[in-house]
Amino acid sequence: MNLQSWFDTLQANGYRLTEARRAVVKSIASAPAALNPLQVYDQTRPLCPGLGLVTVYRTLEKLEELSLIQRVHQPGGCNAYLPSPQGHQHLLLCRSCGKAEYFEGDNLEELVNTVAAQRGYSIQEHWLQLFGLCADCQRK
Amino acid sequence: MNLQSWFDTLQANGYRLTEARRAVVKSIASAPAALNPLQVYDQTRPLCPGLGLVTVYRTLEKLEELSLIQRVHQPGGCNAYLPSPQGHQHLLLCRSCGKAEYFEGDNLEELVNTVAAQRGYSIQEHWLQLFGLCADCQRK
DNA sequence: TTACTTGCAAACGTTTTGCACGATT
DNA sequence: AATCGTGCAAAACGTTTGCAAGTAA
Repeated sequence: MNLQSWFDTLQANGYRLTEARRAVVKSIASAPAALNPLQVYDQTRPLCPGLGLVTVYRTLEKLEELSLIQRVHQPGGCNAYLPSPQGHQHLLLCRSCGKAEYFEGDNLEELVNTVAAQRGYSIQEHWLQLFGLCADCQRK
Repeated sequence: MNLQSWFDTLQANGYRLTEARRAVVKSIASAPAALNPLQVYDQTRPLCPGLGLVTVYRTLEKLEELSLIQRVHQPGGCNAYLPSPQGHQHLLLCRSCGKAEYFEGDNLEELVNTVAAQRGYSIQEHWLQLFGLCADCQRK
């Protein structure tokens, strides 16, 4: 997903393309790991001096509303964001460096159906996340 | 898991058994849905008048440290707690009434191995949660 | 030109901390 | 008797809101 499509989506939904928004989008889209608001702020200020933390919050809010980014849930906190997955993908997170990747290959249908039948639930959604060490961090 | 075993675990770890702790444990252990600190406070005060919210926070901290309770991650927030699962179980959550249940029957090994091999990760843990409607809420 | 966006300061709700008193062991 | 636990008040923290000035369309 390239930057331009993020900008297009923002504009298509009536949001203006400002320097601050371009810069925040660049930071998030290029980050290998999920970033919380303060980290976005710190990473973006070099690209956009004078940027305020409030603007980061408001931009994150809009990006999330447009499903361009997604909140990531981790034991250490749930206020970090990542670009949304393309289609049906799940998260693979490195516990050492924080690197985040998406993967496909979701064969959960049988499991979900079994649980639904046993418990009488109708399942609408599932969350699956894998935690471990990436190749780089295993070497160290 | 009965109340007594919670009390035993607390004492075995050097924590004293006070009225406040007993009452908080009772509230959480008997709740059908995950409770946040304020909800624990409101549900527990009838059992223990004079209880302070601070004590709730401090008790939750200890119960989590002893793995008696666990934080639940949901789109609406991640500050609610549930008794920890017995062994390897995953969460099934009703989006209407909030009811929380654990289920077993986790056949994720193949999927996890495939992803690990493809991406070069060593996987240490996985999170799986199902969201839907429980039988009661489907009828409404 | 109009409406949206920004940064600042202040407000807000949640969580944590310091402390003297009280309770458990 | 010694230590741990409690509630209160205050502080700290992350996030949200009001507003006047600035900017994109």
